[in-house]
Amino acid sequence: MPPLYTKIIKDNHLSNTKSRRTLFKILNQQSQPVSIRRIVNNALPFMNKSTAYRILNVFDEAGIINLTYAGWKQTVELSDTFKGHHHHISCIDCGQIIAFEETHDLVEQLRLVSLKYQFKATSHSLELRGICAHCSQNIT
Amino acid sequence: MPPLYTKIIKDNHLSNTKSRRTLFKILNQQSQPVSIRRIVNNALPFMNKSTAYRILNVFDEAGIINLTYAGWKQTVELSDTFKGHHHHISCIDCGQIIAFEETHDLVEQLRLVSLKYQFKATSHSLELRGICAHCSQNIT
DNA sequence: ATCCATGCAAAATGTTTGCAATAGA
DNA sequence: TCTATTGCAAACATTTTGCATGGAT
Repeated sequence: MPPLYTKIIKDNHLSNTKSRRTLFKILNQQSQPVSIRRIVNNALPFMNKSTAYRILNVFDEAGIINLTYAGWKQTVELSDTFKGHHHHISCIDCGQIIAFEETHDLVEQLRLVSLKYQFKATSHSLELRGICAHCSQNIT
Repeated sequence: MPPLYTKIIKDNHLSNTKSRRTLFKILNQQSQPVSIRRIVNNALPFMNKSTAYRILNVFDEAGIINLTYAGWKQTVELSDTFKGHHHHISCIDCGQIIAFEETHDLVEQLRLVSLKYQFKATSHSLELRGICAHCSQNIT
């Protein structure tokens, strides 16, 4: 288990249980954000359905996971703490989701927006949708 | 009914039914993105539950609505065609959602990201979360 | 008249809850 | 030991589907 995981569990006064470690591993295996359904299904052989949902809630409150979005679908992935701060580009053709890090200039633009509305921003998310390089070459 | 609505219905070879007009009006009354549940509940006195869901799907395919997101919650609103292109700032304290238009500079930064990944972007969404001006003044 | 859209009821899917049993600190 | 967590079953909520009826073009 990553030291960071153990630390967060401890800091939040949570039990370091087998089910939670298992669910964390499942989340950690994903190369892209995936649906809650998929996570729950993957967890099903190892724990009860309700346990999986409960752990997802606990992980959310502890900031271990983030909800992200790919078009219509709500997806989940490990939080910035584990994955680093990033955003997603999703291909509407092949469904692939690519992560990208924001540039300094982009952050600056977002800061200006917050400033304009006298808004203390604590987080933000950004998603680009379109056709990826691979799919635009293979016109079907 | 807005001429634009009638045109989209016609262009997509859809029937201009009472239920669809009613659901459009309900969507049009909302000052913020709202949950699907709320839309369905508002529609319930006027049509069947399954009709409401079916219309939401049809409206999505026809580009009449957009799904948006406010934190954990999936929400729906009329598309850019009706509301104009914009993004959302949501207050994690009072729950208010403020719409803002993107600046030229912000668009330019997004264009650079797409360019970097050789990605043909067709749409994008952006959400800022934090504390709104009003809530940061009224510290509870 | 023809076909699309709707209502209804039922199924399928997704999520939460109460309580007893169990495992972690 | 003591409390937090889990399993189980059942409730609850959300969404989809098949088919007969009704409405729109």
